[in-house]
Amino acid sequence: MTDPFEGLLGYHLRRLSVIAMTDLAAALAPLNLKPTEASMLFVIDANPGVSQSEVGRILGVKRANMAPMVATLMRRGLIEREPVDGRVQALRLSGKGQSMRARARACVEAHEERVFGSLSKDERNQMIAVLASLWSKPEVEMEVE
Amino acid sequence: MTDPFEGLLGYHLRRLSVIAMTDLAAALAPLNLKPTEASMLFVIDANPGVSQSEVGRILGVKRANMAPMVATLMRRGLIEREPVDGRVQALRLSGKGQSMRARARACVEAHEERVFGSLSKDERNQMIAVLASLWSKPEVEMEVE
DNA sequence: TTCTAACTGCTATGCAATATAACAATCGAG
DNA sequence: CTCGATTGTTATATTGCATAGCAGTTAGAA
Repeated sequence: MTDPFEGLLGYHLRRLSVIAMTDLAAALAPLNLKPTEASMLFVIDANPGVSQSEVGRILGVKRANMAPMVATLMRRGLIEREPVDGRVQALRLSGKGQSMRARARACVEAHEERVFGSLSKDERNQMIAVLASLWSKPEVEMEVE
Repeated sequence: MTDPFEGLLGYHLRRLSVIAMTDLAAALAPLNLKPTEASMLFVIDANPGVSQSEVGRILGVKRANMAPMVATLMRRGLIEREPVDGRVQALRLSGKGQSMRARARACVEAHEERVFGSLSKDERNQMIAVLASLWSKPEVEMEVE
């Protein structure tokens, strides 16, 4: 039986992505964080004071879907908001959020090791370079709303 | 602003996968096929006589979700079923299904060119080898039900 | 300065992919 | 022959993501 997906890069990309996402979700479950929520902590940590719209733009999450997620992280005391002007509110990690971010980061790194551990550091970096160049190029642009 | 996803292979994998899936869905839309339906045509074409459970196992689609998809392809006259025994039914492409499969394949190849066109054939094959080795290894196995 | 277009945060809602649970009919290994 | 496993199926829940619209706010062009 011939493999009809032999030469199709997109197929293998998707299969691995699904497996990786499943593993990541399981890795973060003990922290009661979904992958997107963890990503939000990472982005806010790296860019203190960002607006939630901006976070959404970075992560490819629509404004409408950001609202309830931010509300959840607020409710859990992981992030704090400070009004910048009448619309924008600056997001920052709370102390609790900082330690949660660190724990999440550890989970993510363990996950990466689990899924991509058979690749050398060089291979991984090379892969990252290729993937990043493909998804961040403007030709295949995606609109976040 | 530092990129918190710099070294995370999984992140870039997912971002590209989402873009690729969006492009693929758009590419197949004119044929009124979803990506999974097109994949089913490919698998059935490559393995005439497979059962739908087997197709599901190959594609990572649960039995319960295969039923309505098979029904759709049957209704459209793209595939045919022949009872093998009291449970199993052998799936084959109809003539119409064959030509649809060919057209879908063309769409997929155009899509691949669009998304991965900036990579050389060698780079693509190398990527495929790496991705396939990662997702098909038993350590990170996934259960289809 | 005023007006308008654009932006922020938000709610409500819909859809499609996927997951769970259960069932009847059937098969096959022991 | 029997019992565990398998097939196809229905019904249903969950989840991620999309659309549409709104009120309040801002900023830039006229």
